[in-house]
Amino acid sequence: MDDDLTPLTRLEGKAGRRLADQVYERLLDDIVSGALPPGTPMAELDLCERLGVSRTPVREALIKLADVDLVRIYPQSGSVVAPVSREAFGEAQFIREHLECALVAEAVRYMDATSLRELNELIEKQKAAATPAEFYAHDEAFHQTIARTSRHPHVWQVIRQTKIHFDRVRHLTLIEDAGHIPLLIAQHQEILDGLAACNEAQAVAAMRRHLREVFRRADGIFARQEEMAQAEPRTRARRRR
Amino acid sequence: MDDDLTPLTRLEGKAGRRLADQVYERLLDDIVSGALPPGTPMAELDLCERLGVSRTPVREALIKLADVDLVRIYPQSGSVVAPVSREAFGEAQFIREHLECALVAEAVRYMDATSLRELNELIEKQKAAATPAEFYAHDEAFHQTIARTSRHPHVWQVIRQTKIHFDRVRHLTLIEDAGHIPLLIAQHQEILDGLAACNEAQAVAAMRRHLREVFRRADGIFARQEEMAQAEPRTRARRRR
DNA sequence: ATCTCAAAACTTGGATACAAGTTATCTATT
DNA sequence: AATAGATAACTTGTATCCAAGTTTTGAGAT
Repeated sequence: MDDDLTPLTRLEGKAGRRLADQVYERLLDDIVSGALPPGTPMAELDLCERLGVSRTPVREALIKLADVDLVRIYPQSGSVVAPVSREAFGEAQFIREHLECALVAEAVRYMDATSLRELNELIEKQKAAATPAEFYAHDEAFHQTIARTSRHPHVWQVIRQTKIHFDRVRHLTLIEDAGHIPLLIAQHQEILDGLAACNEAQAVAAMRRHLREVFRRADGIFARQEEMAQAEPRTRARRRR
Repeated sequence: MDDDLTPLTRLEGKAGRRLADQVYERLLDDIVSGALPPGTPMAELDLCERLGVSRTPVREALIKLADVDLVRIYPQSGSVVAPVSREAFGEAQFIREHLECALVAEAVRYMDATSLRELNELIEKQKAAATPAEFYAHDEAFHQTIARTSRHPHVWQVIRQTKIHFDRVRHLTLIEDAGHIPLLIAQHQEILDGLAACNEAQAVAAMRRHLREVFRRADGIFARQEEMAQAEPRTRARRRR
């Protein structure tokens, strides 16, 4: 049993954009979602024939993935999906908590009817979400909307990028225990209440509580994962230097 | 007068690393330092013959530069050095202030004799610096050392990346008015004093004062630059879409 | 002289060929 | 059988080639 699963199918519905970007997003999703688990070999030629494109776009995608430490490239040797590191996980939380709490504080100053309605709608959509994946999309949109309201759109880009390592663990919490989703929605509501009341301290406190709740759950999952990983020898795939 | 200056010389002293990385760092430095001003055409083939390498490494470098918004790539049309944007400048300040103040607060908990000595030495080197460029190097090292001390090395990577847009403006302040360097060194000393005394509030306050001082000066330069830019028509170089 | 339109001279995106280094494999030797 | 070494089968890095789109340019008509 030497062959890995092949969750990759050829990308055909090209949205007109660059192939490299499509490959990047595809691989990004598959790594974050866990479809391509840590250690999975990522040979360029292999990905080429699976995705039906040449090396150039695949290579660009891999380099970008290596830039955000989702893939490890060992020159002339091989590339693999990077391990889920507890350090990266913790640093992502650190960055997110500090930046996003600061964003909420700023957002209070710029709240208007449009943002209020938008955020309310997103919470409604979260309540109506049928699947964890659907909830997750509206969750992300909620936080991004707050960032946009605070007039610091680029800060969200930074959060989004570091959040990747957080999400690698988090997606497990959403599928393992979807029961806590209502709690998260309630916390979103608290944040929005603070914003609507133009109460900076309340909004920031609610956001911090929320982010730490998400972190606490993910961290629990992570610890369990680490134990399991320790049990398995985990040989397979090429190695360093 | 159609030709631009050509501050690029062939890279020869290859440090064994990938050509793409060498090209990236070279172009990054030249853009941040202002040697390649905003609007400068960055045609791949042109850069190829100037640097003495093929399109592949040049292309990879340009893509990475575009990822951090230092270069704008217009497919099938052309690439140029991105303009210095006040938005990016302000967002960089936002991110840096919030993250670095948080880092200092954390650093207080992990201060030890080694870090203390290291930071003291860097301040001495700053005092002894003969040129603004030399001071800048030790300045950066000082801040990075604090980040390392706080056990969040990756956070510094994030700051470093966003700081790029800040430094595009800042290098002008260092060459225009090197006289304020002693003030910056004094502020570094204040931060260090706070860390040495394990006084979190003092260290954070000193850091915030310091960062805002740097921002204030750079912002002044920026405003003046904007006026000058308004005076010049600034035609030249290919355009969008 | 000005405008229209076609064609040539760019540009970057993608595919392929080649180079250089690493790892696995297989053979010969002990 | 076990080991050492050569060799073949990978891998990524770099160079070049082709494709596709954009911009310029210039010729011809008005």
